[in-house]
Amino acid sequence: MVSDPIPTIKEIAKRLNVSVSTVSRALSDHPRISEKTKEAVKELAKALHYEPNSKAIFFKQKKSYVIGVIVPLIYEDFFSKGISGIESVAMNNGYTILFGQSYDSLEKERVVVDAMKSQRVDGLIISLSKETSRNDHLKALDTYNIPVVYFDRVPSLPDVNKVYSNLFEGTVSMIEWLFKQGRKRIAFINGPSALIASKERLDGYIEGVSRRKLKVDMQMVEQTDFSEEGTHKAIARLLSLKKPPDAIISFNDYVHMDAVKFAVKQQVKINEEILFASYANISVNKHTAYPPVVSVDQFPYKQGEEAMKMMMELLRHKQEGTNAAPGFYNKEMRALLVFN
Amino acid sequence: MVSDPIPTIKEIAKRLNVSVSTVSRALSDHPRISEKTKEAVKELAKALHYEPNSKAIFFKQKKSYVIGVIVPLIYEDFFSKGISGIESVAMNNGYTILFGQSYDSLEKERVVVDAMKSQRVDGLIISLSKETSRNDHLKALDTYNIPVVYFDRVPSLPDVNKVYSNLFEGTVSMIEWLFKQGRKRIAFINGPSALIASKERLDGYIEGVSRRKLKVDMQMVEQTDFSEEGTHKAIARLLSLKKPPDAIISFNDYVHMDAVKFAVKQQVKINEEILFASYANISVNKHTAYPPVVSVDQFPYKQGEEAMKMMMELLRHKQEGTNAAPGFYNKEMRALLVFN
DNA sequence: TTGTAAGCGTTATCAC
DNA sequence: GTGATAACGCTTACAA
Repeated sequence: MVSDPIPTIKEIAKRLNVSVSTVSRALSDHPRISEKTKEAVKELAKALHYEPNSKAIFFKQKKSYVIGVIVPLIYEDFFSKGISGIESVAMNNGYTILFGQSYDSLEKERVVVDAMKSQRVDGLIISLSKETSRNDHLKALDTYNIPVVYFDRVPSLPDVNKVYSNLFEGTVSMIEWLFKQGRKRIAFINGPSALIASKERLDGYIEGVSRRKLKVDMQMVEQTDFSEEGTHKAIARLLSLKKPPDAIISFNDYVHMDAVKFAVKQQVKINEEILFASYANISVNKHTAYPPVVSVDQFPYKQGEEAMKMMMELLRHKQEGTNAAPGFYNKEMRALLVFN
Repeated sequence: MVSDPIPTIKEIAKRLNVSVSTVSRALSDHPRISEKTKEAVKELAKALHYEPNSKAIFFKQKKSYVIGVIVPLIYEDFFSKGISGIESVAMNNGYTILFGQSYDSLEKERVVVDAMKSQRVDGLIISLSKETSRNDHLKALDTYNIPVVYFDRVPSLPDVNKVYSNLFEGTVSMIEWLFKQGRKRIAFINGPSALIASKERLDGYIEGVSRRKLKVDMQMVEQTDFSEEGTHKAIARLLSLKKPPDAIISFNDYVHMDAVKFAVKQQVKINEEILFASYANISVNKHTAYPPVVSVDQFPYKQGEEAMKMMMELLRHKQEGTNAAPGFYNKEMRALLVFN
């Protein structure tokens, strides 16, 4: 395995009998270097598989060309699509992604954030863990001049850079649609109340129902911790109401799958007696036994792209010293209804 | 945003009126530093949110504590689970993951590999793009002393480090099981023949069928390019055979979903007339309209963990100079049947 | 017990 | 056109 020395600018200089500065300039196409020298240098560099050492460059330029990305769980469809979008834009701009998972734990999130600090990422894109309500560990990144872009699971603070989708509006229009189908008793299986995502959905739900001048009945609102049992309990109670719902909105497509599974066992005629709606629009919906009639798509890939674009923008400002107003970067994406 | 200077060992030294080496030693609990000094240093370090600059450490230790990971497409269930396993072991060992996608293109793969070189990762774990048949761009990593562990999509070369699952055996035992159910005309919708994964499955198919002393009928073997149309064409031909199959094995669960979708339209009684089997055992199978009766699980999370463990082992050897024999690291995982 | 200084790979600033 | 040299943050002999 150990063979030739690792090719450096020094090595090239030695072999070509020129100085390191000449090599450095030749490689970056400095105007005052002769074509002949440039050619010779570039040729040898190629032959030796020379690749500049970004660690060394960091010292000079204070840039690592690495962006940290932290999500709760990579193998959730939403986040893996999001990261894919992030990575794609990053690569096109010469950046690489340093990646970590919080496993939805604040403690792990802290550890990963520290690792990112230690690696001196140029910026951090993060989707908060469900346990994270404070952001002092992220504030600490200011010390290192590392800008943060929040993604999807954003903190409810002013003056932070964030990309997220408007679940409030999405929910309102979903309810509008359900009403148009003649549904009047719309139930809702929400997620843990600690999640902002839950609050947004609930607000949208209340707004949507209110707009139709119907009384908001909190009997129709349940909660799940995302476990199959949690969801079963929730829908069980809804189905046992004196006046059971004629439509059920689930927190997302996964919750929806658990919910219909239970409903089917209870002989409910899915999407007839009760219309099922949900969020995410995951691609397997097409193949699922009982897909939701409508699902609110948040376009995670697109959101990821936007987050990275925002980061690029922030870094440009940093470079040029033209500090954009904090909180200026606040991109609200439209969530759209997708029908099955 | 710009506030105090970024805390360095130098800064701490200046404020405490000691030398940088004292600070360095204090932080790493050097035995010959007085408790008092250690305490003072650590306290100030904490107050300043000091985090060592891993880029600087790289120069001395020649270690970046970063492992590169390249997969074709992160949002495929298999790969996102794999990366999750990789990341988890990495974090437990103080390593971070630098991540890139090849989008199944050799050209993009090259770009990402160069980025990894430039970032001087300590090692690279890669699942090859489907276009990659040569590995000269990865051989070039030898120059940088960067060990490579291949993951799942491994090259058919001796003397490389790899983790993969034995799809041959998995296929044989799947066919054994189908025979035990009384099925005699087992068809197979394979993937593109360029993929090693396709060859392994086919070899297993032929072996499995042969063991039962049945003639191998290549009429029963079809191919798909993974598009819905490709799969539909494949199953259409199989169903139109004079003697149609009584069991169909699909390349993976996604192909399976497209296949049954078509079969249902043709009034086929799924998993009665024809038993459907497949590979991957993705978690939505539980919620799908017509899950495969059996799916060969490759346990990507576990495989990811193993790949990272192998990498840690390699790095240890490198450190200690005890070069393990090339090709010594060749971990074949068992793929297991999972029934629905 | 602590300080001094060299060195890692690269770029930028002078010099010639 | 090209070369010498300092600087970036950190570790580690070697001194004291």
